[in-house]
Amino acid sequence: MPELPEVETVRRGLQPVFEGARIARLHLARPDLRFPFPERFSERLEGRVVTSLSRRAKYLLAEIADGPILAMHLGMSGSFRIEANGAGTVPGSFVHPRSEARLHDHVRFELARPDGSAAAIVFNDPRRFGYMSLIEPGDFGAHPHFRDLGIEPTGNGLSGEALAPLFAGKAVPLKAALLDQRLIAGLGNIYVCEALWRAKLSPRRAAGSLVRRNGAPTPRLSVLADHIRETIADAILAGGSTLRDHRQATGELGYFQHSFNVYGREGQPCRRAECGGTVSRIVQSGRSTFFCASCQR
DNA sequence: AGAAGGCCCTGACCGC
DNA sequence: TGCGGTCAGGGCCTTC
Repeated sequence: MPELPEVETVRRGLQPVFEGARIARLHLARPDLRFPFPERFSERLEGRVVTSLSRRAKYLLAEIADGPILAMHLGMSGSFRIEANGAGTVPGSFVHPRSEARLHDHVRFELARPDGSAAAIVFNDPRRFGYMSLIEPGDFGAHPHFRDLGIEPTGNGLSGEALAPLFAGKAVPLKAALLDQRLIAGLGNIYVCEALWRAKLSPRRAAGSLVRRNGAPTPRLSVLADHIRETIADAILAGGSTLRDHRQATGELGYFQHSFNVYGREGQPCRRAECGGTVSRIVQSGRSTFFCASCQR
């Protein structure tokens, strides 16, 4: 599921269950996901209280009172589900009843909530591209996963002025530049394709072509920045995209996939009324790019 | 230094 | 129905 809007949607689903809860018990079904779990992972978290659940790029960050930050990445196929006994004990209308472990359940957080109720948060990840790590708060900025991350594509930080120095002189295709987490953090394949379509920009164009020789952003770069922010904001409002049968932590489905203009639409007509072009699929740095060669220049 | 490609892993889907 | 090939939302590591 996991580009920024999906991770943000997961965060919003988990936040009311995680925040304020004590991790009564933490069960690992295996010693590793993509990477081994940190040393004494369960021991360092059990008995501690989660004070907040935030997000940076595609990472979920659980802050632990007097403890480390728990960083969680969903990889390609990671998902969380919330289990609770009894209706009304946990917010969210699609909370699962307690059940037997399912295939590919790897981590189970047993939580004691402030109101005295119990709940569990289960991490399931068939492909095991996800991972979890523990970071001491003072080390966060220097941590390899976070120190090189670029601009968050939410809020006003993403602008033509901010992108110009990052794109200046770069011959890499726009598609690759937008996927580079060191420049903009949180975009993935789907939303890059969608934002480029909205901005009428070709994914093959050199990133540096949107920067003036004096280093100033061209108008088109500013338009692109606007469209990236809007695409991400629209997707978050829609609860992210649900491909195949992925669901939010609360069990609800995202529905931004119904708003795709190019992603997965190879061979179909361009959605821009006046265009008349056809969506094509090419491969860039090993991944599919969907775009309309007629109106994206 | 920066960029391209391989690779980690499972599951779904397609064509034969 | 079964089998092999292909592809998938990410990002680290190696190679060039």
